Amino acid sequence: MRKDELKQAAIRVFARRGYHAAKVSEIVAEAGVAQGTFYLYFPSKQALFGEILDDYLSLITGAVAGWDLTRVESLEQLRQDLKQVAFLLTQGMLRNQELTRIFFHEALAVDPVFNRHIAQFYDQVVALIGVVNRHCIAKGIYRPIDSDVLAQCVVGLIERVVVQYVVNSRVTEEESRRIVQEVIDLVLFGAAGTQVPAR
Amino acid sequence: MRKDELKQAAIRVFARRGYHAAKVSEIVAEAGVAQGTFYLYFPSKQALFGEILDDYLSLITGAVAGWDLTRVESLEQLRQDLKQVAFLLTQGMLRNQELTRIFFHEALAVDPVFNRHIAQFYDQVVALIGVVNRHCIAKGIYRPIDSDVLAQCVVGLIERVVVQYVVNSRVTEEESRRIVQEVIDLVLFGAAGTQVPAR
Amino acid sequence: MRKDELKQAAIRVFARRGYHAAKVSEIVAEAGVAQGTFYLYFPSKQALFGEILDDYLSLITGAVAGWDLTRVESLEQLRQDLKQVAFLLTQGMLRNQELTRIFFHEALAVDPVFNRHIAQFYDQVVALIGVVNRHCIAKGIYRPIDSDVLAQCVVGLIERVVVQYVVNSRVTEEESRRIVQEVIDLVLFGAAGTQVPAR
Amino acid sequence: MRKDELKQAAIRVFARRGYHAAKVSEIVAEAGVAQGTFYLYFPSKQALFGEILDDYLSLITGAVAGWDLTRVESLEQLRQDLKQVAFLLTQGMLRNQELTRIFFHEALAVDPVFNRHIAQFYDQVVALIGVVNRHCIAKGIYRPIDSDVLAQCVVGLIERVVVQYVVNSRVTEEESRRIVQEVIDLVLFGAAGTQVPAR
DNA sequence: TATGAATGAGTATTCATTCAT
DNA sequence: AATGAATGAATACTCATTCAT
Repeated sequence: MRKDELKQAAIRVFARRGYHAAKVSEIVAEAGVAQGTFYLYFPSKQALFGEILDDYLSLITGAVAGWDLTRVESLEQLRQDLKQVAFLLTQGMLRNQELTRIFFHEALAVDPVFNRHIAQFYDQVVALIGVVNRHCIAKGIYRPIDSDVLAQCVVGLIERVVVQYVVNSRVTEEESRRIVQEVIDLVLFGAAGTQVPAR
Repeated sequence: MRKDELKQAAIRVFARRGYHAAKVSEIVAEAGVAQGTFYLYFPSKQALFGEILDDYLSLITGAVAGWDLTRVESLEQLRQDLKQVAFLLTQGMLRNQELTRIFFHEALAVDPVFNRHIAQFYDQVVALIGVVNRHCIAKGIYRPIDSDVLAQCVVGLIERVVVQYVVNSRVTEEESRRIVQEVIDLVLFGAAGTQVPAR
Repeated sequence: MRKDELKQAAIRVFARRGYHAAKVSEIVAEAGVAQGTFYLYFPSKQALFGEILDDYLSLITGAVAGWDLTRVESLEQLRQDLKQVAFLLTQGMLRNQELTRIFFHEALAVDPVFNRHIAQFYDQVVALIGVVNRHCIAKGIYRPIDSDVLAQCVVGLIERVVVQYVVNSRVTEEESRRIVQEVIDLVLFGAAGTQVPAR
Repeated sequence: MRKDELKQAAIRVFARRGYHAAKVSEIVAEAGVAQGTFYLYFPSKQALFGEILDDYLSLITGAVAGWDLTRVESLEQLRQDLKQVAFLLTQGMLRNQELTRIFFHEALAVDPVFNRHIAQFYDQVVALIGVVNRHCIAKGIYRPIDSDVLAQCVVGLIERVVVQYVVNSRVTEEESRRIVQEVIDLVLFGAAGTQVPAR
């Protein structure tokens, strides 16, 4: 579909130029259509960005939807499940590196309207992780800990690891598995932890 | 000094509008000088941003400079020292919230030239933390762990906690102490860790 | 006929938006046909306007065609005949208010090519009235008077009365009869005239 | 002043091209300034037109301001005074032919916002003339006549005479005096009037 | 005939930067 | 040093027109 071709072209241009330096003329050239065609499908450059952003947030949400980590009963089970979730998430990002790059580099600097949108997304994610955290604390899997701070930490640590290994380094899916494991064990057992079970 | 007044004015404008929406005319109005005066002190709007960015990176660097966490010999000592470093860092950011906001929201979307600059900064920070990590591993304070992944995680988790509590929520310095402690203990002992010493 | 449907739709759109603000897309939407269909019947938006303009000029011309006011012999006869002509004319305009509105509001601002067209139309009308005037002067019905100036005056006074009462106020045909009588008596006897016969 | 130079340039361009065909680039070229300079003095092309329109309406208003035709006591006095007013008015229009052309050709087709503006102006003029008319009727200078219709007629007849002789033919001031006299006598005594006094 | 997606030339407006004073 | 009027390159968006189906 023309609309999708334009979106894909825009993703490539946004990824290499950044939102503000990306000209509509470059996007249409990349898509191989005329300038006017752009406006058949998007009312403005900003609206196009909004759609791309929504698509990405849906992608991320979709990658972890359906999971219910509050059903886990043991540390070991949690460890396994987290690995699954994290891998799926990482995979989604690895397969959409340009989108991921745009999200982490540009999204906050496009327009305040998107900032609110993104803040809501983060709030949802943090809330979701918070639920898991409180469940684990209740089950005695986690020690008593501020579940909100923990949630923020988890999000932040995923973010940077993603930016570094997905956006910048572009690791293989193979390598990403090992990193995911390291990260999960860090969250669960800490750097000074001694009782880390074998994988 | 006029130059500094302009820089301070620019920080306020960048913080509330974002780099791209900030007009030079608004910056000079904020500073109370004429349009032409701007160019007596800065060759361009982008150069001004570069200076502001450098100032911020220096601020951050300065907050942790002088510290040598590779001299620590025990877990407990590390825990104390980390707290010191982290608090100093957090304090610096809390006292420069606008700068911090600009750094995390705008810096990556201004121009590729700054992206490389920022990447180098992150590399340095990660390298620094990596040194500490390897030291701790050698001393047996940390279990064997990928020191680079750990370093990335630490950076990311600091980032998000800062963005959330410093940029968005604007916590008090008092509250920030508690959060810092939580974060450090998470890194050291994990969420599932059981042998966390009393503070 | 499709062509006529498009023309009627265009008249409505021109009347409410004005020529320049009227989009071809709105005209076809109003007519309920596809964009391309427009160009099956009209080579351009401007050509369509030209046709509409010609239709209107024909309408006006038709309303007074066939009349030969140079056959009148007396003031009273002239007065009667003028009333007839004027009423027919007014009626035509009242029944085509949108066209009348377009003519007086837009026609001169569309394109120089139409300006010449319209100027010719006015010249013809003035010439026609001039003939009547000279006839009446010769017959002694009119006093010696500059027949061209009189012709211009008659046209102008019709114009404004039409714009005011037809385009703006939309009077009834009933009311228009009285106004027509007033106007004719003004032209014939003036405001200061004392020997105005009963109607 | 730069603003005035731009306005004068715009008047010339509007007069020869019409509002819609007039490009800002042509206006600034005519004024001999850069494109951006335009926007130092006018927020938009439309606002510029608005100012020009206002200037013209003020010019017209100013030409007849100060006159109080309700103080006249006799027909002959009225006839003299009308001649004065009309000549002043005509003179103002003759000396601003481009403005006059713009007003009669373009003003109604620029934007609805100006249409309302112009309608108000006409209403005021008609009201003003209506006052005179009622005064003359009361004094017995005029026969009983619909003063509103008369007012509309006077305005319309001035309009067309102006368009024809000022905008199109560009008569001399000398010639205009004679025409003014003819027009006034037409209004006062009509074409069929016999008791027209010598001038 | 009819469609409607595609075209691309055209233009008002913005704003970083310059420079005469 | 300071001013602020002037500059002009840059660009998103519109809409009359075309044409393959």
